[in-house]
Amino acid sequence: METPTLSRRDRERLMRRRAMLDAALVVFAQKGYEGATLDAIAERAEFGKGTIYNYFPDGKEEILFALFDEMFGGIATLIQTHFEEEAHQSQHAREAFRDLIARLLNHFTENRETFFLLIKEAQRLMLTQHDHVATLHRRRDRTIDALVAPIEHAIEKGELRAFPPQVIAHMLMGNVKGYLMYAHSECHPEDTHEFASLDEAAEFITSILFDGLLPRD
Amino acid sequence: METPTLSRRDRERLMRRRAMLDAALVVFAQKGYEGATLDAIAERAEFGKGTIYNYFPDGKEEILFALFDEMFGGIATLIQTHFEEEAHQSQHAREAFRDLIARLLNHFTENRETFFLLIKEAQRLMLTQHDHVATLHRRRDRTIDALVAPIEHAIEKGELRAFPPQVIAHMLMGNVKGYLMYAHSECHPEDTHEFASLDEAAEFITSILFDGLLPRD
DNA sequence: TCACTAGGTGACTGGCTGGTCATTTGGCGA
DNA sequence: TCGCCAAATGACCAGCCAGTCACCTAGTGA
Repeated sequence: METPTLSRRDRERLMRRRAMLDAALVVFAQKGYEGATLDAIAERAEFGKGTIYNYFPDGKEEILFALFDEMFGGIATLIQTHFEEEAHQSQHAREAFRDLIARLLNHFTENRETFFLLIKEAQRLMLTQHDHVATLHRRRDRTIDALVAPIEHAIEKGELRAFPPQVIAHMLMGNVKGYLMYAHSECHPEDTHEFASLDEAAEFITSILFDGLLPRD
Repeated sequence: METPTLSRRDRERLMRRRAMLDAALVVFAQKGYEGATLDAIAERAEFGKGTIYNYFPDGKEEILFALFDEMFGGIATLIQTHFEEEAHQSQHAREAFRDLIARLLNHFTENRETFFLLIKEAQRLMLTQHDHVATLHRRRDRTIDALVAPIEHAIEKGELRAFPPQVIAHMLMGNVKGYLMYAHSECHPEDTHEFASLDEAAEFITSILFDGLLPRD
């Protein structure tokens, strides 16, 4: 994973690109894609606007898709590494997925901007006719695909009911996103129920998803 | 529910307002709020742009919030009337909610634009700091509130596990939205599993939500 | 020290769009 | 038929912003 043979030039180039992407993520997450201005991104990254075009010749949209790439890549990696860990290979599916859900909640809590980008922009774009929607779907499907194998495995072991794995994967991710959406409605905290910790929240989501809402006798 | 004492003038006024809202809904759903132009809305509604300001003095945003009003109102009404019907009062919770889910799927399928507006814009706005976010939350909570009473009732009858009703309500709506999002990913139909009918899809969602993913012995 | 160049910069531009308002239209009462 | 007024209209304006490019800077090698 190291990048040993990289000239100072190239390293600096990468650093600058990084800085631009970091700045853009924050601005996009705050203002949304349309509401974000390149001037704001440039200012936050401490570059002139023109410089950004040296790194992202196609401008605003290229930056957005670079961020999507990183975002979905990050999620897919998180899922893959989770299931590669031996601990979770011997676990019962319910526990393995509960731990995964906890990790995902953690990931999105620590990377709040990533979560906002996912909800506000990726979601919106995927329901829009747009040249790059197909690309976007492919990126997202990497995260779904990372889930399918473990789900299939669990079904074979008889630890999961035999629904289409794709669909289960979507439901799982959907419920994590849904829970976080709910947790962010803290604008009017009177009504909202809050969990003490992310682990507790993960156990709750898992319980709904795996045990179901019906009382088990 | 009739409007008997309304002058022709007033009736025409309402008709025009309606036409504008209908046009705006389609344009917003297609292009998104930022991408939609008043010119496009005006053209679709077959009015001059200036005329729109006679009906919505505060312009674009007022139109958007009027649409949100109708949207959440419609969903809340659907839920309320569903549980007011005698048939569902005697049913077991699982069946009553399955039928509700089927109705919701139907509603969003028949009003595809409403669904897009909900996903693309309401979702986005609710995660944004904005003067009217509180208003928006209140509107959405009408739909949640309509669910809370039946859920509490079901819990009392021992037909549902005793989770916080608010949270269950959110999960339920979230799963309906999530399923529809998934069903709309039909861009690349190779992978996606499709249900033969909305009723079947409703039964599937219900089964996940109520019975859980674990095999029941 | 100087010439060269890679690349950073931000003033500028062209296109777009929300909102305005002077003008037109048409319905209605006299 | 005429005059009046409420309401419709769309040309116009002002502000905004993505993207450009002529200029500048600082690092380098001779």
